Amino acid sequence: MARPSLKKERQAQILAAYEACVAVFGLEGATLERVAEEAGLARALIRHNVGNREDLQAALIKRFVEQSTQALEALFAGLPDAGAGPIFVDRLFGPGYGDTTMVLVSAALIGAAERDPAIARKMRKWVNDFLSKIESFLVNTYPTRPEEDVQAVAAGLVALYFNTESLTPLGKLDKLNSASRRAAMMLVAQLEG
Amino acid sequence: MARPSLKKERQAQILAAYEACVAVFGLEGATLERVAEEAGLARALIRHNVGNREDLQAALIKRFVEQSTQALEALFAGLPDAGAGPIFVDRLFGPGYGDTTMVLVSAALIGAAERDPAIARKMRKWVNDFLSKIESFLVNTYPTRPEEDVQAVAAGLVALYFNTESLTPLGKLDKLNSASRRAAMMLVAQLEG
DNA sequence: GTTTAAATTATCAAGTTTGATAAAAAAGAG
DNA sequence: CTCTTTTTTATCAAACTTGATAATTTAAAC
Repeated sequence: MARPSLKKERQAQILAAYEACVAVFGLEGATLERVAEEAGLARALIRHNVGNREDLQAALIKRFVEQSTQALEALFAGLPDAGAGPIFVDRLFGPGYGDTTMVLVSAALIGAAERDPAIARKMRKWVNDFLSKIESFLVNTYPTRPEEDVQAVAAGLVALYFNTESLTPLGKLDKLNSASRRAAMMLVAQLEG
Repeated sequence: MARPSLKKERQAQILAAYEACVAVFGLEGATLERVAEEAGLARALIRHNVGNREDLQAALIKRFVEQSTQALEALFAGLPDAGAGPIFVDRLFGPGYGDTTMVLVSAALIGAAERDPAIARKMRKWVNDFLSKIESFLVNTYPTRPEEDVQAVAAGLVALYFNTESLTPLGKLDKLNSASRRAAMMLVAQLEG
């Protein structure tokens, strides 16, 4: 009947720009002006397509949780039945996984948790889900190992991965990164033996 | 000759308030207004005693590096010659070490590194120093172990500690925290055996 | 070409943040 | 009490940020 709506595309475009701004300037520093410039749109279009600042933030969190959940699922796909541990570690620290923008966004959101209980709740759930998935993967892969050890290794993998990613903005930490990968392997080897 | 100066005390007071604001609102969200309110001073006094926003930021970084370096040194003090590894882990994950405010500040500064090369350089140095100190401690404690393993364990301890601290704003992650501590112990145990 | 719904642009007012300067008040020395 | 130095307060202008509304343009359907 009328002009076709670009709302869906615009929303994706705006959220991607918002994500990039949050990654660089933090949640407080990501002003609507900057988002508009990053997206190459007029600021009024942000309001038109997504809403005000609050709406933007809610959409970002939703998008972040969905995307990172999906990325983690993909990491488990097609793993062999036996000896999957080291392969998983390779994938986790490999070049394909780990979107720097996403990691910076997660850091910004975790920081925001300090002043926003709703964000704290959502991010805590996100961390726990991430941990649970790795934990049950390890339980399935190494069923004979004591649960305490499996939990410790899972926590170690999460910590090593999170830490590696969250320090990427500093750059030039190759030594730390390769050592982190080796530490992850050492932990998994504990379950193998 | 004249009225005694309160500059030193005021500077400490202002920097502490700035630190608290950066921890809660991030580097961009820590406005002079908020800092002034947190410090219980008029905004003009910030300018009078420390300077503008840029000066405040520089002073914060200096203070952060000094304090965290000092705190880490204290962690090594009075360790026994033999079997110091597990004791060190206990201290690292113990209640005494780890100032939540400081960890939030470090997260904010790492995020800021993305847009400020000078901050990136300082924080990279800080991470490398932190890692080096733990590494040489482990080398001294376990001199017969291959350096590759020692480096991996050092990276693992750093990652587990950083991760534990940086997730504290989310709260209620006791399970992850105790598992992280166990993972750190597992890594150190690798060097013991 | 007219109609219709949506996209886009233009513009406004209110509030916030910052940097800066001038004036006033306070505390010690002589 | 007076002088000197510092703290503290008061106030200003410029820039930025946000939320909102009205006007204009665009693209498809008929």
